[in-house]
Amino acid sequence: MSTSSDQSNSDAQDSVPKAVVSRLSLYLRELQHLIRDGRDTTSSTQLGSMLGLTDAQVRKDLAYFGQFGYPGVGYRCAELVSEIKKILGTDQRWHVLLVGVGNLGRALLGYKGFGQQGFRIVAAFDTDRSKSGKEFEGVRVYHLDDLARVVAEQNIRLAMMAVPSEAAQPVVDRLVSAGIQGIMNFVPVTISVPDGVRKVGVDLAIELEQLSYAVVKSGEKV
Amino acid sequence: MSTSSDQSNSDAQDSVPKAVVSRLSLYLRELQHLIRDGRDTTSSTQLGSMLGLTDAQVRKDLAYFGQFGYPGVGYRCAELVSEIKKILGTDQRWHVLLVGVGNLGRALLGYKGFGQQGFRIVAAFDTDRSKSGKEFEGVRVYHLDDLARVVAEQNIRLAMMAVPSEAAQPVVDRLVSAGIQGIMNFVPVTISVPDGVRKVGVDLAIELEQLSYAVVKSGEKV
DNA sequence: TAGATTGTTAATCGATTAACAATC
DNA sequence: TAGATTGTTAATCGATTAACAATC
Repeated sequence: MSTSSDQSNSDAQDSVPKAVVSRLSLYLRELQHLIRDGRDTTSSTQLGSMLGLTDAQVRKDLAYFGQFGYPGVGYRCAELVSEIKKILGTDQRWHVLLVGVGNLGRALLGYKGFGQQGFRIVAAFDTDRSKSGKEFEGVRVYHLDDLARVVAEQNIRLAMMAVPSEAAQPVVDRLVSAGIQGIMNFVPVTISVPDGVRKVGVDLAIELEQLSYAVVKSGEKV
Repeated sequence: MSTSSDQSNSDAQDSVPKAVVSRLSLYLRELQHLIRDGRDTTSSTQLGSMLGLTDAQVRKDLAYFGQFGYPGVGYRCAELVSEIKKILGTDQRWHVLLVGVGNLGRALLGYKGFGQQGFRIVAAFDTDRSKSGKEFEGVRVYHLDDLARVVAEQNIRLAMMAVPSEAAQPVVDRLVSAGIQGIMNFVPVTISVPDGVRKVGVDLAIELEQLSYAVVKSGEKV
């Protein structure tokens, strides 16, 4: 479900299932916790049990990308962290922009977790001219009309979008033509992007709905 | 024609795949857009193409829960919306609390999308006593020590958590013993909950990592 | 060496797609 | 009736788990 027009072959030789990549991020997170706790090595069994997965699945997932473990020993945490970062592309630093400096947008600007994983929000955009030139959380706000210029100047490849629903698709079109390669969409709307541009959607209400379903269902069972 | 509990196994817990339930939320979202656009009916083909899914998958997904369509006609949008809401449990209103009135927490308090889907944040909690008694976005902030009392008084079943990493598991334990049945976790940490309590995790940095992976990979392919 | 744990192949399980009779 | 579209069964495809030789 990563691209809009999946009927063609935009993800052509995907070969790595999407679920595997998202578990990779979870492994990374747990490994970083293990390192913080002073652990040098771990095993597929340990990693799996931290996340509720089988050991076989952990090994199989990693095997998509190479051989990172040592038979009889396990995985060296620091080494595996750096391998996973290489795979995810977070061994490099990414410049990210934000469109929509509202409620949610400002929270994203202040969110510490991005920087820790290699993402830096370097510019924000809004159509409200009264915000232009201001800074929030140390990030300069530009008018949306300056998008293409700033993207080029600051070498920005990823965008986060937190705008009103009606604005979503028009903003996406502008992001795409400014050369943005990936969009993280917080607007509860299905956006469409051309082949070659990636998107990820985060719909907070949908997550709550999933929770509601799970709670109701587990209630019925009793 | 459609309804409820026929045989012993009808909408029993023949474990509907998680992926199906999350697509259900997407169908709901698209249906609500269609209704806003004045459409009365739709089809599995239309719904599918809006989301990049096959028509067969749409029909199969819905078939887990009943017969909601009309051969030769399609689905009546309003009717299907109400059926899906019933399934997800959002035909009723849910009282939700928030723990952690920081950056992200305050944005969640102000997020309009929850209310539109039947969720109402009725109380917020923090350990910072200087916040106690204040209101943010019209929501009263309590000290965490008042958790159990307020949960009981206001009949709260769901919680959102946006606290520092170290606080996450202790807060979870308090939520559980206060009787909370589902937790939406914004802290980038794996929390553990007892059987009978549900959780959903939203890790913003992980979503960006998925995007980064997709962008890097599609770059390599060319 | 004995014990631990990997990477990988084969077996199992589950989810998606295709096809079509039934229906409006 | 002819055309459209459902619900569902069967066929295909993909992902997870089990098992084990290879390795340290």
